[in-house]
Amino acid sequence: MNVAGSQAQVDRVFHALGDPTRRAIVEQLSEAPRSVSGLAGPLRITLTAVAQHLQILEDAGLVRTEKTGRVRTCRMETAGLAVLEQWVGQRRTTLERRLDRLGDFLAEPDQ
Amino acid sequence: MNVAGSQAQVDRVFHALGDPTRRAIVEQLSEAPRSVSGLAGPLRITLTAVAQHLQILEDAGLVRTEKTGRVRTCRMETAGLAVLEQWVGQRRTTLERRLDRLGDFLAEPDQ
DNA sequence: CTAACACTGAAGTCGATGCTTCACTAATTC
DNA sequence: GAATTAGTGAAGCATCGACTTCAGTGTTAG
Repeated sequence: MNVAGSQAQVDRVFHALGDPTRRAIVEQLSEAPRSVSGLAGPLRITLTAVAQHLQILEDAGLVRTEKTGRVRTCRMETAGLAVLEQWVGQRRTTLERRLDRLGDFLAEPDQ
Repeated sequence: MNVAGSQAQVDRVFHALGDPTRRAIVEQLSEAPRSVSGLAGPLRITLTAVAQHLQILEDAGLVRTEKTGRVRTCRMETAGLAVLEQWVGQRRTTLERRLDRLGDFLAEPDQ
């Protein structure tokens, strides 16, 4: 995927997880798959609200859903988590590389 | 720290990184420390806006700032990243534990 | 001493967004 | 086949949040 595309993907993942209700949904689904109403119950919000959150989570690659009969089953998807891990990893390595160079500089005997 | 406290910390970190401008600031600072105006330039927003973002990033433990004379120098802070990594790690392990149990179940010779 | 600089604080604007209600469709159950 | 169940779609509302302007404060340079 190109830079712009993965950038947009990072945007979607962070935006999706920026909301505490959506994080709660992800936390639920990492424990077990659930139906839309199964998610709505503990969250104390309407089915409609949950469905709206699910759309955003699905676009971000954090959740996968499948409708069978009248029930939509929602499962965790690892792609979104991978995006998150990669972003954090990049920040960490950039930072460490810089601190290493600083270490080299301070270790210089002269100049 | 208690559960409620770390929960609030997770909230702050995800909220902070949910905004693309704040992620851009973190990306800048992982490369090198910068002043407030040094950050504002490339972002094409006012100093005031940057200062507001910095407050949020600092509360989330993603950035550390220090004012010397009239210049505020902003640096990366790893505590926020650690919170993020821990959250992702927990989701991954919960998920894997579940899939392992499912594997055991499917491997059952009977019942 | 004055001018430019780097930033701060208060206050307001305006679009984004999380949630609701209401009306509806489709699948089950009795 | 009537009633219940599970979810969808459109529309509206109210709050939040990112950004700006403007009016300052303290700091450094000429």
